[in-house]
Amino acid sequence: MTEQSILIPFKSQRHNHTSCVKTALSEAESACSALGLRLTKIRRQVLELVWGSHAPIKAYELLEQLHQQNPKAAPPTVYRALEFLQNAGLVHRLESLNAYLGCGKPGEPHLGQFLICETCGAVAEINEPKITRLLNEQAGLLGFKTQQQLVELKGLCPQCS
Amino acid sequence: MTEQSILIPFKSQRHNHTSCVKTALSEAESACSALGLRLTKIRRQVLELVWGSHAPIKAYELLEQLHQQNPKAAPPTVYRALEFLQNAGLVHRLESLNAYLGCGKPGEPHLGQFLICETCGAVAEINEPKITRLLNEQAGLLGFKTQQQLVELKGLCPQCS
DNA sequence: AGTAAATTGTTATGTTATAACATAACGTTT
DNA sequence: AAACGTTATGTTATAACATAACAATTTACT
Repeated sequence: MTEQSILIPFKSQRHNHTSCVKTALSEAESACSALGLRLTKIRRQVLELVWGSHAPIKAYELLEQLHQQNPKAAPPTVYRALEFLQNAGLVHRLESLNAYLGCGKPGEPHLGQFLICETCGAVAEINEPKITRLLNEQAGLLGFKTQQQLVELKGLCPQCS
Repeated sequence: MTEQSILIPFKSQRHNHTSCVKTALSEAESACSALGLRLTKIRRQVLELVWGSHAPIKAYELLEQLHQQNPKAAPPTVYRALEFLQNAGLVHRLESLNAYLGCGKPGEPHLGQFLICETCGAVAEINEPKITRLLNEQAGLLGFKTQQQLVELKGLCPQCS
């Protein structure tokens, strides 16, 4: 696996999370201004909360946290922000968890491939061309034209295994 | 792709659906008695309804249909039956659709790989060792021990493309 | 400032899924 | 058959996840 196919590695317990959130936010700013998208206050707050969580976070958890800064927030507030962030390629939704995760490669909307630790909840994101290619190939053998790939593996991360 | 890796092909519009439901039910009977599991009336009814639908079917749609035969049915009735059927390897849940699908290879609980047509809703199930192997391999490079694989591709089936 | 478009607020509701406890059916032992 | 333990189902309520619909506000632009 090439280095760059790893978009988010399993993080060590004591990585500097504050700085990794900051980086993500500043990359998001850049990506949005490059694409002419508006990273409004609410969207920024939601993105910050998503990144603030080590593990994938659920919409209603986000809502609860968002209430601290924004008492008026309601479910649509969060879901709209998440929709924007997903379209902007800043956040992924994990279908098998109904939960959201900061994207490891913002600015280039893409589908990730995810490794989800069932013990600690940590998630790694990869984007491995070999996988993408094989899936398209195998689907093609059945005459299927792939438009979207969903790959989520559950198991044990290095620290938990 | 070998023939046997295709567990459910895309079905032609005029395949004999009645007989394919019958086959599925009788295979389910065998599988359950082989495994010492009880395919009760409700479970059988739910399985029949799942197979009766060409496309993946949702829990509350099942509930509505089940009401015709069983007016007492409530959400837990359906979810319990579905849980049993999934554990027995008779039904798959498609995470990206919140919907259920008869399994193409009952009796051997396994994870499928699914191709979902976004136009007509048809689904093919495959179980391609190459895919399984590559995913495990790539995950292994990150020190991840895969326990469960979720692969769902969305796109266009041969008839719709 | 005036206007259109985008964003957010607000209320209500739709959809998916499970908890918790009661009852019924089944199977085994005596 | 009676008593018992186990499994399955009935029943009620609610948790958890998500969106529709419309009003109010903010923003961008002329």
